[in-house]
Amino acid sequence: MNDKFLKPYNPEETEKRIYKLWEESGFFNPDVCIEKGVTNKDALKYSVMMPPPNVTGILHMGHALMITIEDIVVRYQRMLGKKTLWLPGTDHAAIATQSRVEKDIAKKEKLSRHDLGREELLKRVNQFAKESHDTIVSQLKIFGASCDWSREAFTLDEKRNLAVRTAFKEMYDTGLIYRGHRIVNWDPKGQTTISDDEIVYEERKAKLYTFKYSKDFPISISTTRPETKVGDTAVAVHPEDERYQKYIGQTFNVEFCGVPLTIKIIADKHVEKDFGTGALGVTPAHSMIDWEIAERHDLPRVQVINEFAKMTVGGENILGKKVTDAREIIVEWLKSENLLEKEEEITQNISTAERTGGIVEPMPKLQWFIAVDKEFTLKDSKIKGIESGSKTTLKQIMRTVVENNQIEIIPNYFDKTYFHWIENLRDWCISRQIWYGHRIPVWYKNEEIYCDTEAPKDADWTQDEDTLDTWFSSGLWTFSTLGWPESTEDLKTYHPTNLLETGYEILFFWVARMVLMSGFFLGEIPFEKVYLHGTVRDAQGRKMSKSLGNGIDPIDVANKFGADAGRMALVVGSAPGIDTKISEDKIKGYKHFSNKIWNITRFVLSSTTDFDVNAKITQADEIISKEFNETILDITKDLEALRIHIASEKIYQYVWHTFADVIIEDSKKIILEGSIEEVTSRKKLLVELLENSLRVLHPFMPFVTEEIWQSMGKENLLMIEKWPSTK
RNA sequence: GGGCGAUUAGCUCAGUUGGUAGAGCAACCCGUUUACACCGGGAAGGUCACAGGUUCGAGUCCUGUAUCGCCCACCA
Repeated sequence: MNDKFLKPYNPEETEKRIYKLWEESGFFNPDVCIEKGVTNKDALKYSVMMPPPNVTGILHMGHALMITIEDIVVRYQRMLGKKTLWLPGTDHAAIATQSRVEKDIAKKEKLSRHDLGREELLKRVNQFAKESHDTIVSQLKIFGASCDWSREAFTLDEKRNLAVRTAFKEMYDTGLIYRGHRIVNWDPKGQTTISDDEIVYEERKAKLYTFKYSKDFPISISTTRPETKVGDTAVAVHPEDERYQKYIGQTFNVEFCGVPLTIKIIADKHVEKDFGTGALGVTPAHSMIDWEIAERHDLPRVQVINEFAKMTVGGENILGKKVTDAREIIVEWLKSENLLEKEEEITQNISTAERTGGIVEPMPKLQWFIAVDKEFTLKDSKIKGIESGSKTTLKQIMRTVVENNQIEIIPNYFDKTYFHWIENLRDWCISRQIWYGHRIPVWYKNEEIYCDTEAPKDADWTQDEDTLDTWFSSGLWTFSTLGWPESTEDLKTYHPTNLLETGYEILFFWVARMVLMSGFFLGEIPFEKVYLHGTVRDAQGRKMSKSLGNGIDPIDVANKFGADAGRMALVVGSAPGIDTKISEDKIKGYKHFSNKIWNITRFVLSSTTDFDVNAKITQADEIISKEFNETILDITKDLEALRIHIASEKIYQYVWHTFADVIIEDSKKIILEGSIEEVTSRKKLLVELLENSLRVLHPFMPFVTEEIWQSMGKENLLMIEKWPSTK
């Protein structure tokens, strides 16, 4: 027996060395497995694309959970003998990364991005992204990720950029990408548009003012934003509101705080009779809802606020003023004119930009969109329910694949949430006015527009200044990572992937967009199963955050208790879709388990030095062996069904409370007092149980099991051993 | 306002197709020169939120109620 077993298990000394051993073996790469005869050339494939962590900093517990679940599945599949590919990567996370760097620069150097200029800023962001990438990669390794680093991808590297340009052009040529003057969410602080999903609502106190535009205007209206009223072109009332019937269809000319307005009275079902005065001042250019009303009634749309949230109309009392200042000035004016009827305090949800915290100003802008309801012909379709050559829409693709169970979402109640989101989906605004990201492959010359993967040959074309929403490139992830648009071997072999494992909070952001992209470009699903894990919370159930200071750093955990312990603590009993709480106590428990496995080995090895492989097994031992096989079969079924939270608990239970507490305890007596037959049989059994326990434990706790395997003097790596057969 | 989920032991949570309620932690008793105190044995602890229903049988399926949580929309 190796002397190592005389001391307690020391993860700190072990884990880095073991990871290096795996990495140098090359077996994370399925091609190497085939070359070296570990995997059969014709074996089934199993592929998983790692959700690329953002290069905005360091790994958190959520990443650790993601890595653990994926690594368990991947190691299990590899041990089954499948051609297993787990492809890692990182995400440039456009706006998140740029604003992170901008903040740093503003703080340290008191400079804005405009002071630096596009080129210099990008240099800085790239530098930051690189450092962040290196940190993240080293952290993924600490947690034991058995992914194929030789295929690593970045959403903003050259290959992915080609994929993005190709994708844009194809969608543009099909007419699904269009440029439109539409109302968008403008973030004045970040100076960019943002998507609906990048908005967070904050509850705030606000004043609701009720007033008339002028003395001779017949209807009072209510608003929390009087300054936008200089852009009103209508007052909308409910079609059945008796109070206002006689005014519907009339037009009034008024002078509102020095600005002449033409207000048409219209009837629209959207207006609620019971809110405020039952009349809504319609500001088409600065409210989503009002824009839609304006579209229905063909109203003029007047922009009165600019990109810096400053007024663009009015006399010098308001022109050029910030919206908040203009609001006060207009309220003062209303008071002085005796037009203000009521002023009440209400709480309202205000839209703010997720990344910058700026208050979102809806305004009309010329932006690029993806049409989700527009019909196009899907040439080659492998999607069930959509024939090759038939007409479909992106929305229909997204709905169909889940509806007909071609993609299974785990837990399946998320189907409903998914469908609900799709029903309410509007065209996707994909252009962003930031610099870090994929530049839109469109060039302009006078009135001409040119879209291609490469710049036009002749000069005097200027490229669109904007970049793409980061989710555009993430949407291509399952196939851009495999070499698309080229028709590579990898793409043929590994797509569609078998599993996408990610947090439920990005079901819409990302999962749905991958379905959209894969459906459009390949006519197939991006993955067969979606496993949604929950949020990792602290012991009190709070979200981990910097401001609370309650975060647990996965790397600290690995250093203190070992990555194996951290992995088990994250996974045992934490069902898909359910948030999970983690505490040091829980992790410590699994550190003890690592040591338990270590000591089981010590006992078994020290008491079976003379064991005989050909020993005859007694009936009693045969039963024990069979029972273990049944447990393994059980665990195998759980793993096949991705019930990882149950599989991990079962092997823990078996190893500690059956193998150690019962079988080993009994063995002590048998070895001392049993007949020769009983002793030789038992020794053989103990070795068999130990080896198969290590095999089954390996996906969950790869480091300690591999270290034991190596210390037992085995020739092969445990990571490429075969999963125990369960005949 | 719309949707989704949760409610099981003191705490944290599992519970596959309906078949006698499970784990970890905590607490209690006992043991321990031993593979391991990063230990072992034992006992205790639950009207599975509530009310109906389906069924031979319900924690599990259906209906309703209550409380909590999350997501989406957003009232001008």
